[in-house]
Amino acid sequence: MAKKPSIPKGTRDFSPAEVARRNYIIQTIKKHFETYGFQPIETPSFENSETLMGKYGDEGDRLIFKILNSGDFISKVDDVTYSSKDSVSLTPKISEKALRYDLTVPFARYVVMHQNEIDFPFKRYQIQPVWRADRPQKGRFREFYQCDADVVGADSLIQEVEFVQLYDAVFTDLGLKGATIKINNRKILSGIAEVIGAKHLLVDFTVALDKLDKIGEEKVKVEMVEKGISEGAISKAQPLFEMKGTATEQLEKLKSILADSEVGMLGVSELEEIISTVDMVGLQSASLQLDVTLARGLNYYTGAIFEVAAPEGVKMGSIGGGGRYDDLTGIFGLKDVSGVGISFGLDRIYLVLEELNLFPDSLDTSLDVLCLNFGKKEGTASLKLVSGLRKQGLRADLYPTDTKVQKQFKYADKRGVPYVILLGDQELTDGKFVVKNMKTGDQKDYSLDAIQEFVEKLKSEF
RNA sequence: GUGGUUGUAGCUCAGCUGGUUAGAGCGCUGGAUUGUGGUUCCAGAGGUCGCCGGUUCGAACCCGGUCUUCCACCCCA
Repeated sequence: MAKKPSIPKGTRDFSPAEVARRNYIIQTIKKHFETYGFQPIETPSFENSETLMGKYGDEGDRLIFKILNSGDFISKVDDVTYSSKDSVSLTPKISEKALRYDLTVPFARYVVMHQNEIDFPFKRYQIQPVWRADRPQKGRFREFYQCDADVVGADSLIQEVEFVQLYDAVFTDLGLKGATIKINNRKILSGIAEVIGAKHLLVDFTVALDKLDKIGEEKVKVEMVEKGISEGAISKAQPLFEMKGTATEQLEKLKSILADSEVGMLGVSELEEIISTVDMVGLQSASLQLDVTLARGLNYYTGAIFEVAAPEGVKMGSIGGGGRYDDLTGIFGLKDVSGVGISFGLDRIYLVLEELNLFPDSLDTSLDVLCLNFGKKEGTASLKLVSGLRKQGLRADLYPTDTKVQKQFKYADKRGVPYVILLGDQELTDGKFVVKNMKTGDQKDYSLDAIQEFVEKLKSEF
């Protein structure tokens, strides 16, 4: 007997009910992507390793799933490399392809490869799985979906504003009230690093600062010192630890800190414009919040940075993120193409909606009508009736065998079918069929010659 | 990648300091109910206790390894 089958760590199977819920989220996101003028593209699930490697930092490289070469790949490795047992030098010799780690880098590759066919500004969206060789936790998988929307070839800040609106539109539509869209600007972080004289340690500085909410001021400072940032520099950055109040107040504070930094002041004015414009257009259910500690690990961001936190009380990592990257395509040889984009974390949004019980009940219904089967003659008549209902766009099915009516009813009940049709010998001779409402238990006759009457009634109840 | 945690029936979990045929609830199957589900009653099926190895007269329980789950780091959606 074969061993019990299993699936790899961090992967999942999805049942019909789960797929229905996932599709509901995807459809909602897709709908809003399209109303904002984005067009879909798809890219391969695996890319050449060199396309991905080095784009996400050392940590990212470690988390990229590598694909072994085909054929007798070991024999092609030279003896020196082989016997060195060094993974870093051996890996490129035995693996030339890797699974996609996110959708942004493949998109940048796409833009460069298709630059002559693309009409800029190019607004694309992409909903596909990505893979990370991470250690799984709750809301953290090795295979998960990202839903990305990006614009390239337009450096207007209106894009940033639109992305904030887009986040708001999607979360409002999903019934997820109180999502917080946190915003910051990489230029502000650069400016701060410049002002405190720790420019070369920008990444370490921001990574440490990012943890302020989680580990507190003292520990952040300890980490900064460990990374080689001087005490003097840290004390100059002190106002950052005391950023409170409204966005306007925080911006004023930043202006005084960053007065001597050109890049920093640019960041402040960009943020100011985005925030005031969002203020004017207004948001439905989400809130926009300036958060100077927001860093985001990905190194390619150069301007605005976004991150979306689930409503208060839900313990979940960020459910979306994004930002502006002025030179992502530069690494593939296409200069001066500015891009901005955001991403929705489908799997985490799912968990949040589930926790808050926000999935519509209608998703549980996968069949509108089930016709019971009473035998050969009745079955044939039923099939005709069911076909008629299907042509009207109803999800209708005929129970395939004429087993006990009780059993057929139980099946209907478990499938959550709202209406059951009975078309037996008696009904057939009378030229009618009986419809039972499974919720109320009421039964009603309809003429077989006028199924339209039944269809109308059903549709009016949806 | 580091440290910890978890795994017993389809599901949620009991199972004493190691002791004989491993339990419950829910679910499932059949019947009460030969054209009426969701309630009720009765009966029944279902487990090499994650896997491999070790200690022991004896292991679900102890030890080692491995896989999985979840958690804290790292990082991130």
